[in-house]
Amino acid sequence: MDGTDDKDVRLRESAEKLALTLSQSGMQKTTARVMTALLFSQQETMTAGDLCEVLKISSGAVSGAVNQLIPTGMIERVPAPGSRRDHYRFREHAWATLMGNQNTLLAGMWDAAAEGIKVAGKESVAGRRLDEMQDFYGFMQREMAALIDKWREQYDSDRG
Amino acid sequence: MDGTDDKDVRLRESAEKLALTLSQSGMQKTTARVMTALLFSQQETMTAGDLCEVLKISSGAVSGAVNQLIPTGMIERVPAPGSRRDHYRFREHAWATLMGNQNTLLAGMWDAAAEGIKVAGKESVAGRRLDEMQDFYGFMQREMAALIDKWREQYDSDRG
DNA sequence: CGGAGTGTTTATAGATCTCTGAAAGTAAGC
DNA sequence: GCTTACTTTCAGAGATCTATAAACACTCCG
Repeated sequence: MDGTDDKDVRLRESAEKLALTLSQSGMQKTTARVMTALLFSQQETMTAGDLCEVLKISSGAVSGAVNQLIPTGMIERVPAPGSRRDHYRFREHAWATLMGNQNTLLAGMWDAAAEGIKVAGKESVAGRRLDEMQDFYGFMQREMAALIDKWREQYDSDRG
Repeated sequence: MDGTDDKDVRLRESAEKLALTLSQSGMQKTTARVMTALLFSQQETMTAGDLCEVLKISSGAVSGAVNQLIPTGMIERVPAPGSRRDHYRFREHAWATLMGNQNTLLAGMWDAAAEGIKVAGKESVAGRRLDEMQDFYGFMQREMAALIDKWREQYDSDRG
């Protein structure tokens, strides 16, 4: 059965496709490629060397990408007894974490609006626009946090 | 009262600050600057010429940015009787529109997961990761749409 | 019609960002 | 404690993106 090789190739293609999408939405290209490589991998973990080989990039690039991904909570370094190499793995619930990080952005938007209102006042041309903006981002911040909690609960109760 | 000039300067600073944040989250720098200039402006609308002057950029750059912003629904071209120039304005409810556009991205994520599962099957190392991903983005897509509707209703009923 | 005032397009220049390759740093095992 | 295996850092090369400026196109008005 050579279906295995074929599957791996197709998984890699899917991974690259998603990486492209992500890089178009602001994520760095190599960072996105590393992330999707781990996501679509049939291995539980991958070493830096694996990533170099699969993605055809230098160890320096892998190091940079990994150190960008870890603080976001998307991947984690996993201890590998008996190996001197670092192993990396896509984190469970990473998506919820990622979405949760967006709250920082939402808060930033709220702050920006607040700052503008402080200068212009609510009863001005800019003030009215900023007031709607502040209202929206306040709302979103609250509701998004609730939404993520809801999913976590739901997912945990469905599958343990 | 020279407070007016001072306020304008401070509003411009806030605008630039937000533009920087947005450009760090993937938006093109000039596009972001044009958007925030319109958002923080004390004028109801601005012409391309106004934007050139305020942002110190060429008319070509303004043209490009504007044509990137309009399809997203963040700004609109507004007819200006008695003037040959195009006037632009930040759109009402633009934020909700922007957030709504994110649904395309969410759908793309769901699709990517589905594609991977089709290749790998759910009962595989990659499949289990992708299954959680699919679940998450399916959930988010549904709930986000509902959330935006909820805000629209709430905002409209509060202020007409 | 024709011209003036604007908006758009495009080739080029310039800036920015990111990868690479190599040297330096770190830690495990003998 | 030294050697070896690996990772990180960093200067420089290369690629990518983006703004500019000038040519072109459109539109309104006389």
